[in-house]
Amino acid sequence: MNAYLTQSEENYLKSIFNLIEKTNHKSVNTNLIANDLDTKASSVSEMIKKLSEKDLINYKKYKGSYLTQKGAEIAIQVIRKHRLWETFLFEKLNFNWDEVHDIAEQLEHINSIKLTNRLSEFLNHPKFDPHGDPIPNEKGVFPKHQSETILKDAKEDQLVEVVKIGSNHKDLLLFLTKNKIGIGTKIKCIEKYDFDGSMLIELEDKSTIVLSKKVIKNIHTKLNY
Amino acid sequence: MNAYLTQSEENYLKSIFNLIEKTNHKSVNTNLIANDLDTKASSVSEMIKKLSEKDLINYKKYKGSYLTQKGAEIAIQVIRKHRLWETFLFEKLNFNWDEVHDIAEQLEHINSIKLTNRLSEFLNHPKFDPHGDPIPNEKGVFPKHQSETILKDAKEDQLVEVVKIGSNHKDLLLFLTKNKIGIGTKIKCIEKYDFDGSMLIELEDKSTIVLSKKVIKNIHTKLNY
DNA sequence: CTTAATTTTTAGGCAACCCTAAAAATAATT
DNA sequence: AATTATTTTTAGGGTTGCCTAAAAATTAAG
Repeated sequence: MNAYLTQSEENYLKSIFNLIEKTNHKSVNTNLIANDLDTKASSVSEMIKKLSEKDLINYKKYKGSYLTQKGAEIAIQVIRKHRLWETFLFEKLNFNWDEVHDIAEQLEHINSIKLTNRLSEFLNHPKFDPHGDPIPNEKGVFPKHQSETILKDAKEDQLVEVVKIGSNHKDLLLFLTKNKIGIGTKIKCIEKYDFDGSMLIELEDKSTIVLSKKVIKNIHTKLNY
Repeated sequence: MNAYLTQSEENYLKSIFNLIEKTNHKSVNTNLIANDLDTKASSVSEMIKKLSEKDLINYKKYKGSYLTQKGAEIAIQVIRKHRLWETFLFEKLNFNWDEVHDIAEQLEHINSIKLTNRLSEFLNHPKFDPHGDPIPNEKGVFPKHQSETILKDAKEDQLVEVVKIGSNHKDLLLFLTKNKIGIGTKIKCIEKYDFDGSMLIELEDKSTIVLSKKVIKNIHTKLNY
């Protein structure tokens, strides 16, 4: 009944879903999507029209777009696949967590519900991917977020555990990897420098390092009580 | 240096490789490829021209085509990926061997040499896929075939072990599965019926069944000494 | 060896996606 | 409110990969 979408169409739905979640607006404008998908506004306009004819997004000319129920369901399943594959690559094939994204971008378009479910089972139905992002289940339901703060908000002497990195920038991920900071890493906030917003932290091996404001804003943590 | 090929281009290379192997000719003609890829001769003509401009196949008008060194290397890597994924699906995700082909048709186009090698490692560098087909290594070298005959040539009272099924027809694979015949199954030839070429066989559980000529021609076996 | 049948190629079109450039709508400024 | 700036859409093209129908080459048959 529901013909498969092209990879391009899936990418548009995923992008809109993510942008809406990230911006907390109820619709996204054309330029944002174009920027996110590294394409031109005119191409987005075209695709938007097509997807709205397929009833996957709601859109009024010049007014931005948001997903319909149907569109959201598809986007969520693509995200599910993406995060399951990332988990597979990380846990079973020993990829670093900064390498998994690009490969998962390809794998997320493989069409087979059975495969997706078997993969999830094989991984023991993981709830969060290597970046700490929640993995929706077969019905599209996301797991409850762990109560979470960003490192920047930690107080001096507080001990936290990294649960997620709020950015996919290669350079940041590489920087963190080099400094042995990843999901599960326990970090102690030693001192905060107000003049530039940076922070001195200590790791489990007692090594210390200063992280810039930009970095500590992207390190999501949970309290370690 | 070497831009990635489209899925379509990869499929053409793979098809030509397989057809040449299967027919034992040194070139394939256009119609055969069209039939194999379920497309039209005109489309094949077009693609053939493009691939020969890229130096991936050799072809003279009206004279059929065969792969260049470069083309064969690519085809072999696609086949490698296909068979590794089939093995993964079968061994790790518990798919039946008649279900793995279609999903592997998608997975074989994922581009990441590192992924392919990690997958091979994860599977302990398997030499044969669930259908018994050989899996080439990273350098494109196929493992030595096990010395192999077809069940049809078995003599009465002879015990053989299935190493491969020579066809991908869903119906045949389903039939075999239902009758508990797969790679590794041990089969004893009880009696051969010359009038229609069929054969009475016995399985390890002592159950017997008559297999038609068509079936026993597609069951590849090795002697079980 | 010449006509008929088959195979292969070319010609002309179509759909998906992308692009640049120009036009139209909306938003921001003076 | 009127003009400028920005955003979004349309118009017109390009590429890939497929198709049908017709033409050309090859092969088979009388």
